[in-house]
Amino acid sequence: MTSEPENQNKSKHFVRQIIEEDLSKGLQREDIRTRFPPEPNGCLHIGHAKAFCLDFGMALEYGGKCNLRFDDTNPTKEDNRFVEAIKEDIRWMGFDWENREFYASDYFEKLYNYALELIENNKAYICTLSPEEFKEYRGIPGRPGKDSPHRNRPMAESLDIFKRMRNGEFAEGAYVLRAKIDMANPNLHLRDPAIYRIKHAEHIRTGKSWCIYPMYDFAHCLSDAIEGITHSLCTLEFEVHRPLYDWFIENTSIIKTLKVQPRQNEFARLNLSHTMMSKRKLQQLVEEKIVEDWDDPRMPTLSGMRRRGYTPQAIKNFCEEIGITKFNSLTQIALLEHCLRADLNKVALRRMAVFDPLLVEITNWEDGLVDWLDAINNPEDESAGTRKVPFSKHIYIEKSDFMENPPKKYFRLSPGTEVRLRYAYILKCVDVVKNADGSVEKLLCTIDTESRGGNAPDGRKIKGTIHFVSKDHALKAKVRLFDNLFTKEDLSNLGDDENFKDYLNPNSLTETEALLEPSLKEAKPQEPLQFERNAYFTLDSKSSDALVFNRTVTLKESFVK
RNA sequence: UCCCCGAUGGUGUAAUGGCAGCACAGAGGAUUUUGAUUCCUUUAGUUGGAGUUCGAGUCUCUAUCGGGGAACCA
Repeated sequence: MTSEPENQNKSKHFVRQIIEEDLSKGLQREDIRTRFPPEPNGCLHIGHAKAFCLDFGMALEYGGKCNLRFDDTNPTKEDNRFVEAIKEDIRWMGFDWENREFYASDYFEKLYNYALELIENNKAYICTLSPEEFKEYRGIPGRPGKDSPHRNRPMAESLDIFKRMRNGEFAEGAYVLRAKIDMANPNLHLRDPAIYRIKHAEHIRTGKSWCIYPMYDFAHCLSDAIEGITHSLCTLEFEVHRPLYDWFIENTSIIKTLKVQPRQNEFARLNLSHTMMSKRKLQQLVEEKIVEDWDDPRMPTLSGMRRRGYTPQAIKNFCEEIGITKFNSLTQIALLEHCLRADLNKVALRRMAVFDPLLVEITNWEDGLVDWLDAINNPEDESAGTRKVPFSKHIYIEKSDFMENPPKKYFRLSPGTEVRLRYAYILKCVDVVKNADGSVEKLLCTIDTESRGGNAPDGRKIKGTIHFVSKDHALKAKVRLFDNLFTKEDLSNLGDDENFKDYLNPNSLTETEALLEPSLKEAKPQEPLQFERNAYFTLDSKSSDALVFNRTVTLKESFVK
């Protein structure tokens, strides 16, 4: 698992350093335990992929295990639909949590008992301050808060009320359980935070059996401790919560059961140019039907990227490439696209397609004669094999592959010049047939009958190679071309009131038709394809139409100038 | 306002106190039955100031800039 040569080109980010330091201090590899803790309130996106590639990746790399734990402590926000979607996305990315599928709600009883313990030890109390009073008593940064009038409520009384809270005797908001820490602490999170609130809501797993629910700060660290997590990795905004994370573990009896005390470490979340990762805003795009659904191929969600044709390997490579740091940055989408192209280039099947057809008649080819030629499926991978491609008297080529008056360095077809039809014959343009308006109707060409396969018998060099589709065999398909969802590069700084939709790219989705070689009838959804000289595509997995292809990413084309 | 965290080419990152390296993007070139790929070359960097040290991107102080923090959300 930890082959040295593989580790050499991986950056030694601070999480690796922490783990290696722990290892050197005596932590056993098999005791390393991480967790990925999504809240099932939305679909996973590329930013989550960064997080769970790290969670699962570190465990795998150092010989530990990673748990999947749904952080389902707020019943009003969560939905089972997302539990399934999240599992599917992680599985698709190739990670396996084996039988370690956990839920924070699995621990409700245990957590309740730890809360009782805190009350009994005079480290928690029942408070009846309203949310407004609560806020007022907490104070503001720079000014200490003041003690709640209930801070010294007798332990027995708090205990009694808490038990009755659980029994459902009170309305929502009537009481709250607070940890007794320090109302003067400069870190506001330590000013007696709420740890249990009443919510008469149905929970996705526990149904109606609970009406009090633990808060994140209380539930998360103890859940980690219960599961034997050693490295609890989360994003930077939880940095100020870390003292609380330690406080609950160190002030409950769970500390005595631990072989290794869990530690929280924070890293920067992903910001990607020309896209946006806010769950709330993505949800807005779905609700307002600006996109089809969460898995719209333009979405930065994993399901969207999957449908668009991204490969899990490309996403994993990207996550390794961007590294892990403790400072915010804005990663260019070009890096993600590079990782995609690099992977696709290795695996995509090459296929011929014409988007903007120009008819070519081969004057020295017999009418009705069809030659089935061998075509290589992937020059980067011999094991991908070959296929047969038909050639006949009438073919289509790309309009841009012909120029009547070519510039200097143009090496495709023009009157009187030769070009190679890929896998087929050397083609020479002898005449141009025009429409009444002067536009080109079709080309009359001849082929070198001795050049089957593309090589000239006399060894003459043919610089240009173009692709083609046989007219009688061509398949018609709809192709959807994608661009960035947003035109603005940096949407991460957008405030809530600023309207991110102002930056929606009107050209993020365009549709066109293409003529394809017949073998594409057998294309499978999500199978990476390269339509030569154009881009990478996949057959859409959701469209009911016969053939709809999504463009994954464009090729780099240096002949644009 | 107070507390916490951070700052390395255009971008993303690396460097037990010891030659600032890698990748993306850009530029140039070679090979090519995809103007792709591949290969080679190249442009460009330690936020400012002070200090410790034989030696500082790294340690200290300070300034500046950026991020986070005042849900009964996670």
